[in-house]
Amino acid sequence: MTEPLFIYNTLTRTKEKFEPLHPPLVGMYVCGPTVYSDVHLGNCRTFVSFDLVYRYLCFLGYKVRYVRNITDAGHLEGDRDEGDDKFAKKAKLEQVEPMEIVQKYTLGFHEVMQLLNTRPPSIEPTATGHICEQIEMIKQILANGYAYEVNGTVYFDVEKYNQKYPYGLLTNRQLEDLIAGTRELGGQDEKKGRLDFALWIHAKPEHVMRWPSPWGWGFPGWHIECSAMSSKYLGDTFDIHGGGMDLQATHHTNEIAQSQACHQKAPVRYWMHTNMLTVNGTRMSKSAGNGFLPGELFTGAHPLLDKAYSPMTVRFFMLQSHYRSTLDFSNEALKASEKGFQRLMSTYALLENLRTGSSSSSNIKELEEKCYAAMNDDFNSPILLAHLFEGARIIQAVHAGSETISSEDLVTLKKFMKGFLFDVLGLRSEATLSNELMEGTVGLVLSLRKEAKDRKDFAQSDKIREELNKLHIEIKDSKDGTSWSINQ
RNA sequence: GGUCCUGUGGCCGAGUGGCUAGGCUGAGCUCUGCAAAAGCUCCUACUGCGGUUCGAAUCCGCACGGGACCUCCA
Repeated sequence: MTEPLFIYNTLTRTKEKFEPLHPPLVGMYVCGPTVYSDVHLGNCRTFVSFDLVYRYLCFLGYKVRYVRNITDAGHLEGDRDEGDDKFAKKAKLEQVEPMEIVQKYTLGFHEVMQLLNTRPPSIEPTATGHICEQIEMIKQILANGYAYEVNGTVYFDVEKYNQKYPYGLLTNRQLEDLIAGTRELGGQDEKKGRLDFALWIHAKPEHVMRWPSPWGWGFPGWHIECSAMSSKYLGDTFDIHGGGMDLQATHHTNEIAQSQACHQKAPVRYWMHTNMLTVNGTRMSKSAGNGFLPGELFTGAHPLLDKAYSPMTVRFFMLQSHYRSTLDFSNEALKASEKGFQRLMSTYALLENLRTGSSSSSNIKELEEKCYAAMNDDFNSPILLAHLFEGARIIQAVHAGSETISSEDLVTLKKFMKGFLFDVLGLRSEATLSNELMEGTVGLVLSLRKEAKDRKDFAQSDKIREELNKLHIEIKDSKDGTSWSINQ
């Protein structure tokens, strides 16, 4: 840990020096997916961003407990505490049990996360697995006087809460402004205040996913799970809470209110929010129907896609923008990422067989420091990548003989290139077919080609190269001989 | 309407007031039997108008454009 790490905190709207409550331990909670449908690329961006955060904290030596939940109950269609349960609706549509929906999309989510090479969280708790904890928490909030029950449904009393704590803290908004933005309560409403939200919801007879509670059969509201599970695994106050920006105004605002009302402490020290992935400048979202499924991207099966893009290309594409900026999705941008990523990987492969000299023509130590500085500045991965490309330039130059590197610097270069590319950015080479059999076979073919070249039979040597190219095996002739790589 | 964010070269995308971000694309050159790869060079931008300043893409104001949230969404 050379320099201090700075994190942009949504609470204060500034970059703050990161100081964990109990170093070297760090507690981090990230809002995970609601598993009632496939994750789309926008969802993935958030999880890749927090994977970067998790990886870098670990890289710095922190012992991180990373909790990311799976929402598998209690999420209604609207946030007015009425309407259909998302899982029940989907289950009806697919004619299966709600828990089959949960299982199906949880597995799909994990598969995508693996392809994108995100590290699994330390704990991945589900809402249905923590009903007791949620009920206990609601009881405490009731006991503290910040909630009330109506016909088996328990509501959070926002106005009462606001008398003691600032409710609109996270979005810097006043309660009056918030109320002005909501509709009038009708005669059939059970809630007292327009902003009140449900902690526990009375289950109608046809509702399958239901649990007994002090207020009768029902199910938890959407927001309470995160409060209950984060405090259970990370404590009443913990270091980092993350999620997409779209959760900031409602979900996270309510989370803070619930936790504060229950424990009488601010739950989170650093709030982090990732920005949206956009398509043609508009947010990618499920309801807008402009979402890309990761699978469509990896196979190219989508009308807006020119071709398939590999998972690492997609990850690299995401890392090329800062997590707090919007990132616009386009074929051109993805193609650029594909090329850049492949160049970085093929250049990295040269690192193993680099000749060393008595001195270095570039300042390797300084470059390493710049990499740390980039990440310490609120996880600025695009800047880090710019520095890694500088590293790639040096590797190529040394390889070509126009620059030199000392053996000591080569060790440093290897160490941080590997560390940042693979451990921090979580990239991995996708040319995995180079096993022993391939080495031998391609080697044999190339030796035949060399014989043809030696007798100036270029028709033959070009034909071999052409055929290998068709198999995506790329040939590079140089003074030292011929090398090959798999070009996907 | 309310609360905010944002406007950078062909495309994507960083930028802490002064010194070329970076990637991709395009053009030229070097290397080379030809390719490919790599290297070098070039195309050097900051929505507009004011203001602060010795100096602004960077700070302030106004205008215009784009977006997000205030209804479910990472």
